[in-house]
Amino acid sequence: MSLKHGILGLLNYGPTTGYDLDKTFKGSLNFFWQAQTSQIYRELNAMEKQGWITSETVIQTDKPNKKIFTLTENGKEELDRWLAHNSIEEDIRVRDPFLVKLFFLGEIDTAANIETMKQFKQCCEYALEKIKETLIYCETEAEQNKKAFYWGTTVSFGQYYYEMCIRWAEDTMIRLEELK
Amino acid sequence: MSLKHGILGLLNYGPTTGYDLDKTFKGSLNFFWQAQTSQIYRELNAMEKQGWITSETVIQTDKPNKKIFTLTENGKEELDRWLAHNSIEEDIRVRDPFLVKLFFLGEIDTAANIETMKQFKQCCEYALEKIKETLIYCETEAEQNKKAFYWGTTVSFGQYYYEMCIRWAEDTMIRLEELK
DNA sequence: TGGGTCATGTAACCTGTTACATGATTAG
DNA sequence: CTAATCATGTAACAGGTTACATGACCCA
Repeated sequence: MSLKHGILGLLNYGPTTGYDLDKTFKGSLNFFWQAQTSQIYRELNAMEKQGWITSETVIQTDKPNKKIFTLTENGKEELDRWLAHNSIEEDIRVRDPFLVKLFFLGEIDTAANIETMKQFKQCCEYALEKIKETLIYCETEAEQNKKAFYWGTTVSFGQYYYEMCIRWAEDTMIRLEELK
Repeated sequence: MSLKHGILGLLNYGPTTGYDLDKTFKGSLNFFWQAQTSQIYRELNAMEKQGWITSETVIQTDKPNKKIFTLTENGKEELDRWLAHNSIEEDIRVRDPFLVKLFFLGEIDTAANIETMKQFKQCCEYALEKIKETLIYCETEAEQNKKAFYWGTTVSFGQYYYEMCIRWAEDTMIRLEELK
């Protein structure tokens, strides 16, 4: 279970609304964990029932009312418990729909598959560009902020990942050409 | 949606039982897509209702009866449709619980985190060993069997992936040491 | 006699996805 | 006048996880 803990982690940086949490999520954790807005609201309700967070409604006249969520002591304990308990064997896994399809692509035309690999490579190149921008931000922040150092390690993983994908795609395309 | 299509792909190699399908799955697709036995049986029922597969019960006296599933024409069409439709933008994504946790590890002790990275690296080294064995199998098969060539590309992805993870873990550990 | 293989699942629950709904304010 | 932003969700469905159940046969 990860989304609840991701939310706990973000709320630990300070109280916010579901709306802002969703935006923060989409700009950070979203690179390696995806969640719909509706799911975030649902999890927030569940977490409040569990006593990990509390909410306070702020009435606004010019804008819709908002609900500010705050981490409770229970919630902070749960976050710490999760962080301290290292469960690498459970957490390490690849779950990649592209590879599922690739596994079966022997059924169709090699030329079409070379085209698919080319597109895959382009997507990775695009993702890499975006990641490099984020890395620059993390590196400047990391000088003052220890948290940002750790954010940076995940972003750096993204960089290594997409660079690896690009190399793999190139090598695989060469081998596909030989197959033709 | 991927599990149904994964099952279609495997059934395309020939009729089998849920039991054998589960074993084949765990020995192949499981590297990049996980599924519980119970989920496979459930999907098989759903797929039969959809008309993608048919089943035939074989009565056995020494062993429990078994149900053999066969791909229908509809099922084969659905498989081909899925393979031909390349949807890289949807299929490309990272979903990694380890990175979610790492993102927040600034909250706890650096020394403990170096230990976590070391364990991560060891897990990757172990995974890499297993993958190299599989690669050898795929490479010898690929000479006769075009399918095996594509199986090999996914396994080779695994090799590149874990080698990258090991390099990243090493580099990250060095930077964590500097942080201490 | 205890554990592994063969072979099937069900039930309950949790998590993820898709589609839809509301409604005011503000910037182009 | 239109689109975006702010801010909340609900409902229904699909997919994933965990726990449990059955029972015979075979091998050590």
